[in-house]
This record gives sequence, C-alpha cells and structure tokens, in this order.
Amino acid sequence: MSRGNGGADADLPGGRRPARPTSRDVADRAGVSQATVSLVLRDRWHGRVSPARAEYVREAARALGYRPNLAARTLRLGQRRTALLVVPALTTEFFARVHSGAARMAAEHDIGVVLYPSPGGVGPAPDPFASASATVDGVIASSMAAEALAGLRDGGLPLVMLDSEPGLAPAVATVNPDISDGMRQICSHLLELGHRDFGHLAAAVDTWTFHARARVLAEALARSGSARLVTTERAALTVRDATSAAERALRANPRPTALVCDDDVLAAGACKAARRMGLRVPQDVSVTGIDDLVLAAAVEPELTTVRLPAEEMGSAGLAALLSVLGGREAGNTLLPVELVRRGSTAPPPGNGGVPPGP
Amino acid sequence: MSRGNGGADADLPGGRRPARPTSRDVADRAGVSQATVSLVLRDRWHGRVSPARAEYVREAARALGYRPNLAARTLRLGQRRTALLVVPALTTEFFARVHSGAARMAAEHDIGVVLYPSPGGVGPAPDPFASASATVDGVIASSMAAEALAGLRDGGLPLVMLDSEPGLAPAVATVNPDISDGMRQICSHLLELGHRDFGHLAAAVDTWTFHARARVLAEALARSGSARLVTTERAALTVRDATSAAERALRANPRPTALVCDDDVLAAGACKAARRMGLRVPQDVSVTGIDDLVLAAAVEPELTTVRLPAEEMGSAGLAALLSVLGGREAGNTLLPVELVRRGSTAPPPGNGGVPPGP
DNA sequence: GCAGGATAGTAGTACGTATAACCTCGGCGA
DNA sequence: TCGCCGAGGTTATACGTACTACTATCCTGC
Repeated sequence: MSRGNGGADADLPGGRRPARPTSRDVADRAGVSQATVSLVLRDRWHGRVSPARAEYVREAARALGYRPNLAARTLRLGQRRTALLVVPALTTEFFARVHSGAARMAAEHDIGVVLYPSPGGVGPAPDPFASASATVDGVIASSMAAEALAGLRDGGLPLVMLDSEPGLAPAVATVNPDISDGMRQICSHLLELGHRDFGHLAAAVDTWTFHARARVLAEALARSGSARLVTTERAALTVRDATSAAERALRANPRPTALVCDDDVLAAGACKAARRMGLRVPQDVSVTGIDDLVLAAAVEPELTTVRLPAEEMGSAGLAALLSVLGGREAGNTLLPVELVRRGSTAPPPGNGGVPPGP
Repeated sequence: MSRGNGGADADLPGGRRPARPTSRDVADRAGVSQATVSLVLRDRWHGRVSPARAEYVREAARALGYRPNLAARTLRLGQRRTALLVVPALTTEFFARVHSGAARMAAEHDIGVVLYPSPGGVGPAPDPFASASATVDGVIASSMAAEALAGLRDGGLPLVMLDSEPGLAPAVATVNPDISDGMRQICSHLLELGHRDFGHLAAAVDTWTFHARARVLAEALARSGSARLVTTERAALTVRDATSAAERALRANPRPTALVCDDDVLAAGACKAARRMGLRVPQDVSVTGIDDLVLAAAVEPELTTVRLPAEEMGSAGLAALLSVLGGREAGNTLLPVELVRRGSTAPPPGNGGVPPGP
C-alpha cells in the first residue's frame, strides 16, 4: 500500500532522498502553471481559477501524494510559526498534560510546537537555542525549567511564562492557575472540618508558585483567627523525599491534624509516612494535595486535592503567545481551579478521642 | 492580525515583524559577502577565509544575535530532518518518557521531533499528516495510537513501530521492550514465592504487546507444571475500571493468590479492590504491575513491577528511523527489562513463607 | 620575469512556495 | 467600432541559506 517506490532507487546510504513531489510536479501533471497549483491548494482560487480545473489540480495532487513543503512555505511567508515549549521534565504527568493542551491549540492554528526538555540527563547540555531557536518565533517556558531560563533573555523572542509572577517584566505574558483560590479552598475545607493545627509540606523548589502557596496558606490561616501553622517542612518532588519530610512534620509538637501538601506526589509520600508512624489517614491526620494526577486516585485513601487545569495552561499559553505575536499587549491569564474532595480529609480526632502524643 | 493602537508603541522600527537578522545583515555588518558568512558559520572556511576575517564575521553574528533560519537551510539542502512521533496520549507518563528519550537522541543528531497526539479530545480530528507530514521524513508510531495508524500507510514514509509485532511488514522497523522476558521474570518470582493460583488483569487494548503478555503468561504457567491460570479479566487503563475488574477477578473460585496485571495503573486498581474486599496485599494476595511509573512507588504497598525502558524505546526508535533513512534494512530491536521487587508480592497465605518442597 | 600553485574572497544560483503584477480573451454597453 | 471589465489564467520574483563556480591576489622557485 505504500507509495510505489521503484524499490532500488531509495537504498543508497546517505545519498538520494525519496524526492517528494513538488508543486511543480503537480502542475506538470495537471497541465497548469505552478502558481495555479498553489492558488488551488491554498484555497485562494475563487474567481481566479475555473472550478473544473481546480478539481483537476486537486486530483493530480492526490494522485502524486503531494504534500506542500512547509519549510518553503514558511520561508516565503517569513512567518516561522513555531512555538518552543520549555518544561522542566516532560516525564512528569503534569507537564505532559500542559504540552497536550498546547499541542491541541497549536494544531487548530496550524502552527508547530517544539519541546525543549531541560537537560535533566547527562550530556553536554547544548545551547538550548542553538538548534531550536533557529525556527522558533516564540517561547512558552515554565519557571520550573530554571537551568534553561538564563538563555531566554538573549533570545529576544516573545516569551510566555508559566507559573511565574505576573507583571515582573512588561513584555512577558504570564499564565497561571489561580493557586491562591485553590489554597483558600483547601483551607476553607479543612477549617470547616474543624482543623486547627496545620502542617505544610512544601516543595523544595525555588519558584514563585510555591512561594505563593506558602504565603496564601499563611494568610488564610491567619485570617481564620482560630487556626495556626504548626510546622513547615520542605521536600523534593519525589515520593521518597516527601515521606521522610512528612515524618518530620508529623513529629512536630503539637502534631498537625491537617497536612497541606504542595503537590500530589508530596501528599502520597505524606500518607505513606503517616501510615508508617501508625497514624490513620484521614481519621488521625488529613492530607491534601495539589494537581489531581492519576496518582491521586490510585493511592489509598484517594487524595483530596485541587485540580489544576494543566491542559488549559498549555492552550492558554499558546493563545497568549499568539496574542503577543499579533502585536498585542502581554497579558496575565489566571485560570480557575477546582477542589476535588475525596477520602484523605476528615474531621480531626475529637476531644474525647486519642490525644496527640509527644 | 490586530495592528491596534496607532502611535502608542513607537518602538517597533519600520515594519511590524520582529525581523530577525539574516546572514546578509551579518555580511553587511562585517563588510563581507553573504557567501563568506555562510562559509564561516558552517565551519567550511578553512583555507578559504582568513582566520582574522572569520573571527570578525563570528563577532558580527554574535553582536546581531544572528541565528540561521533552519527553514531556509533545510529547503536548500533538501533534507527534512524531522521525525514524527505518534503516541496515543502524551498525558500518560509512559509515553512522556518515550518522547523524552526520542528528543534527547534527536538533539544529538540535530534533527527535530514533532508530536502527533492522537485525537483523544474533541474536534474534527484533522488529517494527521495534512500539516505535520509536510516537513516530516519519518514516523515513529506506537501501535496504541490506533486511530492514527490508518493514515500512516498512505504517507509512504519510513516507519518505526513501537509495541508492535516484529517482522509483520518487511519495510517497517520495530522497537519493543522484552516483554516476554519480563513476564517470565514475574512468573518465576511468584512461582518461587509458592503461588499456584494466578489471575490475570489484562488491559482492554487490542494490541500485540498485550496479546503477547497474555500468551507468555499462559506459557510460563503451563511450563511450570504446578501453576494454573484461574481467571482473566480485562479493564481499561484507568484506576476506576481496574478496580471493578479486579474485584471480579478476586471473586473467582478458587480465588487467585497472585494477580498479574498488565500495567501499574491496573495493579493500583487491583490493590484498591483487594483492600475493599477485606484482603491484605501482599499477605492475602500478591499483585504485580508493569512499567514502573511514579505511581508504583507511591501506592501502599509499593508495587513489585517490571520496569520498561521507556526512554530507551524513544531513543532506540529514533535510532532505528535514522538507520532506515540511511538506507539500511529495517531491523527489530528488543530492549532489556528489569524486575523491581517491592512490597506487593509475598508468599501465598497458608504457605508460611516456605518455598514449596517436593 | 613568469608559470603555477596556494590563498582569499565573491557572484550567481538552486531549493519549493506564495503572491503581486501582468497578460489574454470574450462579452457588452455606448 | 471601441474601450472597458472581469474571468481565467501565467510570468516573475522574493524568501534565507549553502555551495559551486569563478576571479583576483600573493607567493615561490626556477
């Protein structure tokens, strides 16, 4: 079923390329000029080419399996419609979803998305933009891709930042989930359940979002009047590190009855730590996450968490980039989040129950 | 396209396009011809341009922030060095890792990777290759991206299949993890622990890999002589579906003491089902997964699983594609896997941890 | 002093596409 | 009869790069 290649013509190593048909080949076959082919195939022929001929050209293109050479097209138009997405590690479910959203939006606008996975692995970590930026006309970057950010300034490219403070640089658009609202919803939920002693399992990532989470948590608790933040521990975003950090947090005195985690992975580690210490979740300690990864519904108990709109961050990021490329002001987008109540939160152990031990 | 505010932003000089410098701009600045710039920057100048001038050109390029236009370059060279990666859903951690591996390998060979996330979402599901294939010269596709595979035949492009049966089509290269070895290792592990009654929680995906998993499991159990497959249930790759399917499997008579799952997500669901039925993992029932996702170490107990080399599948896929593009025979790559023993497997109840004697 | 080579650089062109500018040819009202 | 118009094309050109000729200059040995 594959295109009838002559068989022997394509096996020269490093030599001849498959020689895809060009618009001129189509023109020859249809007996028209190359310009006509372009007009027809770009749907710009109305009132300039007769319908019969247009159909004939399309037929010829189909027969030859013609696909326009995008490189040539973009060269002519001068529009290198490609966005570079810089994320810390695509191996993470969250950023995979961000990319998915960006890619879908990009497909609708017929532009490409190239990924620059920041150099987590080995290797010489080549200049991120030496190769990629050659065809890129805009960058969407997560603030968590710290290593790559230095090079962004020099690029002189339109920039959209994800998870970054709005308004820092006038020319930089930002896209953020409404993490303040999310934190507030978590706090309200836990306060309504009757919790007073809170712990914070924070991500050991030096990023605005995570700073904001800590700040909003503190503010919300302060505003409640009754609640207080008993302990704060920081952990890398791995289950293993989260577990030991959570153990430290749960050894605080008084022991927090609610552990607010910056992330679902941290929350999973926290549950693990609690169990290891003989505490039940949620009866003895409530745990909350953020993100709503697949993992959140897989662990036992299922995590109460805040669902961040990862896909929407990607699509909104791309939309913001298009907006900037279109000459408009760089805006700041805030996306709504949603509290998902599941099994890892409950009222704190009652006064008549087991008192917190030393 | 909104040009918008009339004289407000006067900082855009001349036309309104960003106007990235071209090699001719560099030439003007350096006082040489465009050809010289190209020679110098492509490192083809030895013995043709004086070292002093070459350095001067490089200096000018640096000062202007010049980046060669890759579109123009590939147009001239006629080499569209771009691979298309077709995966079922990038939102999945596994395929995110596959992409990561492919991207790293691609970067080393200075070629691009474009993702085609098969249309899981809404929308008209446009021709996958209408836009992408324009610049693509090879395709790496997972057999799990079923919807997109139909279009691949017509493309006439070199094709590398992931998770697909080797040798089906002569021109198609394949890359697979050694799933047979993985299944055998799981079986050996469980047989050594003393299990006899096995259950299989299979993925409801009509793909060669998953068929192979079932076949190899059956063969391994048959060869053991003592063990048998008590039940097989199929589930979609979600925790929710896996849970109900696992409940059915655990209600089989006799109840399996070991539940072999096609996937970590399924295994997480199985653990959940067991607990819901009052069974302890691993004391009452052992559960195994495949993949070794982050999730595998997050659930309680941590999953015994087979780690599939996702990144290597990506890089090997790209290597295979390069090989085919280079004119060599389409080969079949088999990548080693590794059994990861964790907490979800133990001797079956009533065996006391003593391996079965004669 | 001059052939001949090494050195240093430039002019010109091709790649495949999109589109502005131009051309041709009937029909038609004056 | 002419001038004009619009439909239905075509010709020519630009996009930015890579590289093949080609020219021009400077040595160097005989």
